[in-house]
This record gives sequence, C-alpha cells and structure tokens, in this order.
Amino acid sequence: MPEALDAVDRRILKALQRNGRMSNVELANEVGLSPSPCLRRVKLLEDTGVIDQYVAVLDGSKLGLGLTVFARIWFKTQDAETTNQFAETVRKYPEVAECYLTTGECDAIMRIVTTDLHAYWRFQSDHLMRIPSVQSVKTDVPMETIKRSFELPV
Amino acid sequence: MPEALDAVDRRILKALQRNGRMSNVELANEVGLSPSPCLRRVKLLEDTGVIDQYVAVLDGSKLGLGLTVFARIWFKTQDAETTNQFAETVRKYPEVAECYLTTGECDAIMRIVTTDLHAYWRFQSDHLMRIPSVQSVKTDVPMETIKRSFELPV
DNA sequence: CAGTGTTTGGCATATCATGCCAATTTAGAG
DNA sequence: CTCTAAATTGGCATGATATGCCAAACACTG
Repeated sequence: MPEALDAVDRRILKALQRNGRMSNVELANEVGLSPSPCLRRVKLLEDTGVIDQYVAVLDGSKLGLGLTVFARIWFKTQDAETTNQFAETVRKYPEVAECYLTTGECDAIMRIVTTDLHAYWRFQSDHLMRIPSVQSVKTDVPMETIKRSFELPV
Repeated sequence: MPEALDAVDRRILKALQRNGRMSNVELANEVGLSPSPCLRRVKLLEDTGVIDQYVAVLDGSKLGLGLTVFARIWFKTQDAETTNQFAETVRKYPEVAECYLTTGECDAIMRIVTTDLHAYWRFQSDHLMRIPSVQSVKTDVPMETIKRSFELPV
C-alpha cells in the first residue's frame, strides 16, 4: 500500500465527499495548497483507488422513487451454486441498489428502491420470491430518516 | 412539480450518476446536445433538487474502514421523546452512515462503518447499547458484496 | 552540512464554463 | 393546414479552470 494519507489528503477527501464537483482552485484554497500540487494529490488519490468514483446523488422522491426498503433473505440451501444463481439474478434488477451475503441470522441483505409499497410488494412477489434459491423474505420499511450520509469519517 | 423529465434529462441523470465529474462538453456529446442547452438542463435539475448533490465515493477498505454492518434496534418505549433522544445521539456518531426509524419488526435500522468487527463491537457496547432508549440490537454482517450501487433507475 | 529525493508554486497553454443572442423547433389556436 | 407565440437550441465571445512542465523550497540521510 503506497498510501500514507496526511492531514492535507484527509481535508481533500473530506471536501470532495461533501462536494464532488468542487473546482480544483476552490479545493486548493480550502485545503491550503496552490492548485497545482492539490490537483496532483487528487489524481493520486484517484489512481490508487482511495477515491473510487464521483457520482451525482438524486432525490428519489422527485423521480417517483420515494420508497427505500431493507429486505433480509433466507436461502433454501447455502451452497455455492445457489448463491451464484441468486447473485446473478439480483444484479440484473435495477430496483436492488445494494445486496450483501451475510453470516448470522439471515443469508442476504438488500436495499431496494421503488415507487411505493405497492410497487415493492409486486417486486417481492413477482421477482424476489420467484428466485429458486430464496426461501423467505422479511422486510423492514423506513418511515423516517434520522441520518443519511455517504461520507466516510476520514 | 414543474419537472417533466424527457428522454434527454434521463440520459443526463444516468450519465451524472455514473460520473458526477464529467465535463459539460463530454456530457453534451453523450446525450446528443450542444454544451449550451446541456448545461442549462443540468442547472435546472440542480435548482429543482432532482440532483441533490455531487459526492466523491471513497473506498473504505483503503482507509481502514473496511467493515459495514447493518444493525436493527429495538426501543424500550416508542414515545416521541425516546425517539428524539435516540435521533440526536445517533446523528453525532460518524460511524453511523445511515439510520432510519421503521415500522414492523424492529424500531430502527442503521448502517454502520468501522475498521473491523472488534471496532464494531466496541461501538455497539460502549455507545449504542448505552443510549437509554435502546433495549436491544441485532447485527447482520455482510461477508460479500453482490451489488453496490448508488444509482437510481431513471 | 552536503547531497538526494520529494513536494511545492508559478507559469503557459489548451480546455471548459457561462451568459447572450439569433435561429430553429415545438405547441396551440384559428 | 397555416400562422403565431413560446420554448428550446446552437454558436460565439469572454472569463475561469485544468493540465503539464520546470525551477525553487523542503525534508531526510549519511
């Protein structure tokens, strides 16, 4: 690992997590460098993969995608084939924003984005429950957002 | 709602969700417009709040923050005061990336980012379980990522 | 304190954002 | 189908920004 982040790097990361489209000149001012070395540091952070990507965060409620739900999945069996088939299928659904295999109580967790509860129910019964490896699903529906951040505490 | 998104707007949103730092010239080419009206559309999408913000997405594993866990919380009581106190406290912890109040089986769901299981355990016992309103916590630990996207299917 | 390697700041140039205006396209009414 | 008005587009001029290069400052080692 060639990275040893110093205080300036951390300030850069902090700033770009808050505003990924900030101009390099503005960023340089904020972290106390001139534009030239600032840009070089940013490029290095990108090249080493510390900065993975830049994204625009959309407001789902303004796009008819106001409902986020968390679903826990239980498999019928936990063999590799079952798991692979599940993964392949899940990756195709745009409704599934995130999906992880877990150890412990359940076998997988997903975050799913849909229009409303009705649309979610349709997705669950028409698609999720029809994946052969899926035995059962339990859903938790967020009613209110207390905190929502994509930032890592660097 | 003054927004009626057409096909070009959707292409803009799709592109900026994949690369939020794309230059306007490049974006214009990709969506089949000249830079001038393209920029105007982007600005409108920002002003109306469809585009909420631009962020840099970091790789937690390269920053010593490799573990993401999901925790379900049960409260002792569900009155407004309990809830508010919980919310206030949770918002202060940088480890807590997301937190929602839920209806159904549990009372709240959180996504928590830490260094490793040991650090999580410390956070749970030293902080989470000491919030007076919290009765119990169940944790699901992702072992493998099947899908991870911040994109909305526009 | 000299030498070496790293990081910085400034500068020149190419690319880009931005605001304005004329031209084109679209939508609606007669 | 035609005319008109409104909305949207493309091109252009200007100011700001990114980018690569070089010399100077700095940090570390022997």
